Amino acid sequence: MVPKTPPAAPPRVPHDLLASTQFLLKRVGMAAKERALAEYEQAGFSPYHHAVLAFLSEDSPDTQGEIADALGYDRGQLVGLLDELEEKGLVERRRDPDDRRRHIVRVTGAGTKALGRLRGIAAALDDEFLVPLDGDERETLHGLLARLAEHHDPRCTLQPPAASP
Amino acid sequence: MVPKTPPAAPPRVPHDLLASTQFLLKRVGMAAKERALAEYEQAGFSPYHHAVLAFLSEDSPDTQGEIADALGYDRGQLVGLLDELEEKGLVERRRDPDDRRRHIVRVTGAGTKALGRLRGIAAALDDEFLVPLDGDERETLHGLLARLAEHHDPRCTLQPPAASP
DNA sequence: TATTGTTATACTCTATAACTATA
DNA sequence: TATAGTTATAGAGTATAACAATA
Repeated sequence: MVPKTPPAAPPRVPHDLLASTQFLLKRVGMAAKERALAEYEQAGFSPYHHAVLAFLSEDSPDTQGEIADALGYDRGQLVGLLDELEEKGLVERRRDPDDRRRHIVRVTGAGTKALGRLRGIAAALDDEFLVPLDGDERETLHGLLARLAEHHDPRCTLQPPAASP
Repeated sequence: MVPKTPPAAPPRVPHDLLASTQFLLKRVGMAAKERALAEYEQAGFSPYHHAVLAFLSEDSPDTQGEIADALGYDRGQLVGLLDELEEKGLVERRRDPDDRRRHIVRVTGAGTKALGRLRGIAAALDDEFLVPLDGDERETLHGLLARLAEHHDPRCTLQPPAASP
């Protein structure tokens, strides 16, 4: 069989699209997401579990509503995540005595330990994903992304304006 | 009712996560995607339509398989996209006389005109999404993302190594 | 009546796998 | 038999809305 295009010209994304930063953001963000899902899954977790544990380790104890709001998750979705974390003994749910509708969630010792492993996974993912960039470039990228994230989602602000009363 | 946290501390994403570049990439990429979907939809299109038209305007005519491979779309998914574009008279499908299994797809004049509008939407999206960054920063970000995209997906390479026979 | 957590439902997207017509 | 396009099916993921307990 004689192919019509001898070196079989590799299919390319049109540079019209490659010229668009938001197109690249979508593409690269998607690739990062897929890569992360696969890596967390090998450890029996998802990035969502990591997010919940990380949040609780900084602001624990908290109610489910606060966790969902902070991370931008649906409350129904969070229920399942907490079920899984609780089943592994990484978090605890208790009724709030002051408002018995609420559940107080808190990380356990095992949860803190698991968080350490998840941090390792995240660091390894960063390292692998950013391999074409040197140290300075990674910092630059991170800074620019942080500013975009903060602009499009106030919850991603690092230092909330310390309101002094 | 007296709230326990008087200024109602705003829910924040843990900085553990904000310190991870791939986390930011996922978040910002998602935000870009949602924003883009909404904007294209107002014009009666999706970013996928734009991608197909952009590819055809650079490499037309092509077969459906080539389009799908270049853009990374599933072939079944592409059928629907082409149906919609064809219905609007923006592309044409014809059987390839040399291989009657294949469909030759090509942009119409109306398709080229529509592509112009879609380019405008993409440019406006870029401008709006990157508003916290100045010109130099946007260029820097674009360059870094382009290198990541190219590394994780060879189809995103701008200049394919010109194979001289 | 409004809210918290929960459960159930529906809807979207995607991935898989038949199916046809050609080769 | 294998491939291009098409269609149909199933699965994951997400969003919506009903629900019970409490305020």
